[in-house]
Order: sequence, then C-alpha cells, then structure tokens
Amino acid sequence: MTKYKKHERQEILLTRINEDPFLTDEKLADIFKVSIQTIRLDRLELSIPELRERIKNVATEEVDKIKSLSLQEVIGEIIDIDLNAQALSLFIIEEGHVFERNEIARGHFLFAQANSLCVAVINRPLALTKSAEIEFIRQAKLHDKVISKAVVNEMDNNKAAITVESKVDGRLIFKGRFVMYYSNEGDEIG
Amino acid sequence: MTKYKKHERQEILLTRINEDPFLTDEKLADIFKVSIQTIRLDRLELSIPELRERIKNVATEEVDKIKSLSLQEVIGEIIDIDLNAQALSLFIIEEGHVFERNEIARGHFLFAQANSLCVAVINRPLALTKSAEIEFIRQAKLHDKVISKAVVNEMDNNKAAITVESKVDGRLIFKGRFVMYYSNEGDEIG
DNA sequence: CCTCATTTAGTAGTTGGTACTAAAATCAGT
DNA sequence: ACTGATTTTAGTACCAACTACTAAATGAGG
Repeated sequence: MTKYKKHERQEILLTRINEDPFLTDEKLADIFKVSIQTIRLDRLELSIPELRERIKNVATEEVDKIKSLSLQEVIGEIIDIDLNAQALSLFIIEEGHVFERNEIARGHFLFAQANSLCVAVINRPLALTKSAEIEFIRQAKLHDKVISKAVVNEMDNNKAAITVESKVDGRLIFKGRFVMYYSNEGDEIG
Repeated sequence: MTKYKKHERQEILLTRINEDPFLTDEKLADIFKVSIQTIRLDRLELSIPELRERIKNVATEEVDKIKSLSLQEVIGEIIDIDLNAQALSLFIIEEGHVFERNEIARGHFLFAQANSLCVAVINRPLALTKSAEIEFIRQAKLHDKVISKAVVNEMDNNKAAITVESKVDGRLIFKGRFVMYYSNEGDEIG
C-alpha cells in the first residue's frame, strides 16, 4: 500500500474521473490518501474541470445523445426514395452495433436497416412487417458503410412484396424478401 | 406587460424550468421581473430543487439511459438457458421501440430479440446469423412483455437450425426459423 | 385605514470549488 | 549528510449558487 508517485497517481486519477465524473476532490483525496490540494494541483495539470463542470458536461452531452438515438429510430439515413417503388439508405456501423470480440456487426442491425427502409418506402400511416426471408451473405465490420436498396415488386390493396439488398463497397452482404402489411387508417392486423 | 400574479407565475415557472433545467434563480428573477427571493420562495413552494441538483439529476438520468442502452446490446434479458438446446428471454417494449403514431413495436426489435437469443443459445466465440424466415403474427404494443423461446432443432459441425417463438400474455406474436453459422475459433465466413 | 398576503431585503452558513502564497516534506544526486 | 529541486501540504481570500432565517416594505381588499 505504498503511495503512488505523482505521474502514476495522475494517470489513475484520469481514468477514475472518467469512470465516475461525480467524484469530489475530497473523495479523491481520500482515495489516494493525499491532501485536497494535491488533487487540485493534479486536476490543474491535467486540465480536468471541477466537479460541477463535469456534471454539467455529462448532462448536456447526454441530452444530445438521446436526440441522436431517437433519430436512430429509423436506422440508417435515407438517401434516395421513390415512393412505392424503391429506396436507398446508408447505415454506418458504429461501436454499439458490433460484437466486442471481433467487431462484426450484429445481424439484427442489418435487418433493422432493411426493415426500416421497407417501412419508409411504403409511406403509410400504418406499415408493418408481415414476414421476411433473409440471408446474411458476408460480414459487415466496424465503420463499414452499408448501402441498402429496397425494391417494391408487387403491391395490392394492403400488402407489398419488397426485396432488399445491402452492400458494402459494392459487395453484397445481405439480402431479404419482405412482405409488408399496410393500410391508410389505423386498422388492426390479425 | 403587467406582472403575473403569484399562482400564474408559479405555473409558468414550472414549465420554464422543465423546458430548461439550466436556468439560475438570477436569470429566472430577470425573466419574471421579480427579486431572487421571490423565485426562491416559489421554488420552495413548488419543491423544485436548486440548479445544481437539477443538473445532477439530468446527468444521472442520462447515464442510466446510456447504460440500459448498451445493455440493449443483447436485446432482452435472458431468463433461462440450456446451452445448445433452448433458451428464454424477456423483452419489455419501451418508448424507444414503438412507432410514435400508434405505439406498435417496430418489427426489427422483435427480430433483434429473437436473433440475440439465437446467438446466446449457441454459446460460441463466433456465432452469426446465416439466414432466417420470420413471420409477424400479431402486434406488440408499448409496455408489452415479450417472452421469446428459442429451440435448437439441428446442429452439425458449424451450423445450427433454431426455431423461435415470441409470445405476449401467452399469445403468439412472432415466429422464425434461423440458421446460425458458428465456429470455435475466429474463422471467416463467405 | 387596517389587515393579511406577497414581495423584497439582508444576514449567516453551506458546498465545492479557484487562485494564490508560503511552508514543510521528500527525493535525487553528489 | 547536505543541497537544491520537486512535490506535497497548509492556509487565506474569494466565487457561484444556493439554504435558512428574520424582518421590513408594498400591495390589494374589505
């Protein structure tokens, strides 16, 4: 239980505060068994803002994140659309979408992109997926830009058949055939 | 531009602070053209905490949300598992999972639950979805508790066939047949 | 005009700091 | 063991944004 050296302590301090930004100087002084002044000097040298600033930052940052997450409601960004005919979307694979171990995208995000695109191309108050046959052909990896294309093959009064193909760098990674149910008013299915 | 009456002012104060929790008493006093003391009395009567408390609340709330979202990495909570044989998971439909308009769950979350469950039941370093046939039988609504059951039908050296059924209150809402690819080391697919 | 509610003023004390000065302790090298 | 630099403490004054309290001023209505 020897005390850390300055440099050592500062490194740990950084990660500690990163993990838990809600730590006061007093608590930190307690943790490292040094005086409050030492902690303050450390923060000064590492230009770590004071507790209140840190909390404020968390509060404002996370408000932004929530906004961008509700944007993720429709997964992927629609880049071209020809209503009831075809549509294109772009989805960039980020940290949250992959298996930690190998950075391969989880299948359901690719499905979600395709599914969202089907909902979008059928622009109705109610559009639900009825069934789908899908195939994962190749892996998508972290930071890949996935371009998904949906083409409406058939449409009748309340159903549409849509095929979706997703590609990374022009290579097919996913394809699916979706049957969508839709209506113009708030009908019930099943 | 007459001054508000007490009650009136307090109502507006409430909504104002709700909209923007980062307002100091000083700014609020300025807005309502009253003294700081009046604002403090108002907050006391309405039991609105002080600025710093409010900011802290925002920060902690949002930290919780982020945590529950990275937990969403595996969508749904696994409640029972018999490796390579079958597994059960629970997924509660929340605000972020439904269409705003009608509070019906987006299909890809139900798919994600099923897909995650398939990955979980095949407990291998690499387990990827190869293909799936799925059917959405009935809608799931906001706050529904969806129980998903995966049963492994066949397994060979590197593939498994799994059927999944999801129910709400015992009624079938989704079913799917998944083919999963897996390996014990970091092999490549395709 | 009197009275009760409302508003404002002012003081002391709190938390979690900054900014600064200065003393004490520790360490490194000779 | 001594010196000089580095590091750590100690201590003071000050700040924001309050709470908690007392007391005075200002309304508004009967």
